[in-house]
Amino acid sequence: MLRISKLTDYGTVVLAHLAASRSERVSANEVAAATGLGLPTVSKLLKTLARSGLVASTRGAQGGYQLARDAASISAADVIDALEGPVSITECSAHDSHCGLEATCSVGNAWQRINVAIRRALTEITLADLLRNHLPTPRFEFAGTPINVESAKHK
Amino acid sequence: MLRISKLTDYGTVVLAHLAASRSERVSANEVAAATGLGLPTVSKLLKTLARSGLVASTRGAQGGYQLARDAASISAADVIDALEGPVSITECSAHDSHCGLEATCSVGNAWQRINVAIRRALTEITLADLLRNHLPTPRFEFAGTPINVESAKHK
DNA sequence: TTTAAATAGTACTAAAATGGTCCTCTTTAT
DNA sequence: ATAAAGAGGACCATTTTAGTACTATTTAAA
Ligand code: FES
Ligand code: FES
Repeated sequence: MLRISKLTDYGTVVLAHLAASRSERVSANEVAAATGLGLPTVSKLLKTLARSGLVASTRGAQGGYQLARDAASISAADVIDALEGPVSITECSAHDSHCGLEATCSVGNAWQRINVAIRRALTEITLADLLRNHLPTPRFEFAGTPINVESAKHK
Repeated sequence: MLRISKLTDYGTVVLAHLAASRSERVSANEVAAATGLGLPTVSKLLKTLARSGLVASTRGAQGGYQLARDAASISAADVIDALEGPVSITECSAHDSHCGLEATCSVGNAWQRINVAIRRALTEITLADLLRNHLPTPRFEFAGTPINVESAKHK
């Protein structure tokens, strides 16, 4: 349910690596090597992240990337916004689409509240948090429902 | 960010209609007419919802659907689980995939926590909530970010 | 007992989103 | 000058999603 794209997942891995190499400038090549992701993919991700201001880039030889701000002030919401755009939980967005049956429908409002709740959750978790708990593949359950988030098959 | 499928959105509309027709048995045809969605689509949705136990179905002439339990005890999480399966926020799920770089990665854990937070938000909102706030297309902002959830272009 | 109104189940297709790669241009340290 | 980077797109293959169609089964009612 409610899956984020693989690219976003990878993006988080990349950012985590940048956060680990505190303030050192790291090239896309190095990141790719360190994370095991493909260079083209890493490159694409870093470009996008740079465009949205999460990482700072330096061009030219000896160039590379570094986090634009402190890991503690980059939230999961920031990452998702950067990588998947600020689209919201339901498809009908403010401008381009107008549902023919707004009168009939009683649902939009609730999704909106859900969206807000989710957004809050995403805002509260930061990159710095990611760096902590470096535990290996923890597979646990929550309220009876198995939670399956532990490892992405990168590359 | 983090979009649910259009089908799930529609499914919610359908369920909302069932909830509105309290305990009356409603045929897929009627639901389609009332919501403006296509009959095949509504039919498909109702079948799925029936299979996962959210609605009870009666076959044969004069048959139809009705909510299996009280609207207040059907959560958004239930709906999403029914319509998109209990897949979790990142792609790598418990069984079929094993990330080659679990050792390197420090991210899975955090996504897991995010997943839990989101799930809680989804569990707390019920179908009954959807039925309230029958307001017309409210477009508001939250913490600076415009929230664009108000109307789906059905059909 | 026949008929018609419904759902169940599943298969299929078209369209859209996603993931991944590649190519050309610009910048800059050496 | 040269080579090592990043910037910015274009591109295609694969997968997912949305929507439709078809057949079989069930059951109320004529
Ligand atoms: S993305 Fe975390 S183990 Fe692969
Ligand atoms: S889904 Fe169309 S107005 Fe809510």
